[in-house]
Amino acid sequence: MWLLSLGMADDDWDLGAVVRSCRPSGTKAAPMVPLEVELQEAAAEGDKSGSFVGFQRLFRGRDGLKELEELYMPCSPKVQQQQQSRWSPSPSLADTVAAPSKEAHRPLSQTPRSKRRKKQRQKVVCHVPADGLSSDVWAWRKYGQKPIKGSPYPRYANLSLSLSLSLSLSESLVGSLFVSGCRGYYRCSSSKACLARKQVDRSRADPAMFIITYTAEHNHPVPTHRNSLAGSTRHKFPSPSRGGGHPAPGNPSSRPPSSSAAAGLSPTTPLTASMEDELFQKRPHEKEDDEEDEDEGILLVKDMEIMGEDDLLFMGAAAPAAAAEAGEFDFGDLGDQFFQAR
DNA sequence: CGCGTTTGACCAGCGC
DNA sequence: GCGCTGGTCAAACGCG
Repeated sequence: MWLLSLGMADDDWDLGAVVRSCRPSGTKAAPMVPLEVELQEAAAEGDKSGSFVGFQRLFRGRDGLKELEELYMPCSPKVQQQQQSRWSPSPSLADTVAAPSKEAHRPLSQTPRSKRRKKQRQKVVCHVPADGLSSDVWAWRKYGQKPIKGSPYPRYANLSLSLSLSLSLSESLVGSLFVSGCRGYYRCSSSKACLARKQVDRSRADPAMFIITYTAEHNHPVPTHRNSLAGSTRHKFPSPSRGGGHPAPGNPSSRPPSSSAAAGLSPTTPLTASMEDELFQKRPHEKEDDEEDEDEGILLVKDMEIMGEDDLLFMGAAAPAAAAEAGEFDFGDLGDQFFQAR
């Protein structure tokens, strides 16, 4: 499920922090699916190369792999390596992580705006299903959205008034940004000084999957509770004026913030009907490869389809964690939502 | 009032 | 050098 994009491990790029951001706190048991060997090998390779500091750090300790496994456990039953063509045509992770960078030591935060070279940006890319988006304990604030060229869903939000009755779970877990084909830009709202960024795209290969790209790191601890729901537009009907956000018109399953509090995208972002339609209607004509993930220096830890009991386990372990931490999560409610969404 | 989303505009990076 | 594209800003507005 997770795709780790590892930029050159310079400065204090804290992959662990990013990983933690994907991992619900307080998570105990989750479906155990061993990480694939590639990851271990990759870590070893990175270790050898000496350029894989981020991973080294991540693996540091008694049992690095196990630790990583635990980190990913809640939402990452499967790890998969992915070729990154921009840096190197080789599918080898070693090649990928060892890819040279001219400006590898320039701190991400040093230059304002986007003056830093795009190719040198450090990223961590995660593949998550809609449900998996919930497994992020950080508080994100959306600061932009753009249609991405070549996207199979090239349009902005197109609100539909006819919303399925059974959208509750995913609706609360997926951000409004994902109005088909748009990339949403999020920054950490916990701290103004926090440079953490997050981009959310929908996977071309699988519309039900989302590609979350983390950039930079959090420079603060995980928030104990999410921000308020002020500004939330989730329960609103469409408004002719802008700024009204995406309503969940007539959606009986639009739940109180409890579930959304654990949402990865934003605690307050609903899923629009149009998005929902596309989200759960896989398009057969779409190519099956995951090559849209091409980016520099990426280790892919791809998500697996979550099915059956694992779903519930996952949800119980991942999504509610943050909310539970905030003392506002209702597991019973989650269960209802979960089954409604099915 | 604080925090959220939306969205047009702006700007820098990149490819040709 | 130019145009395209992606990333960010900031104003407008909504919600609690």
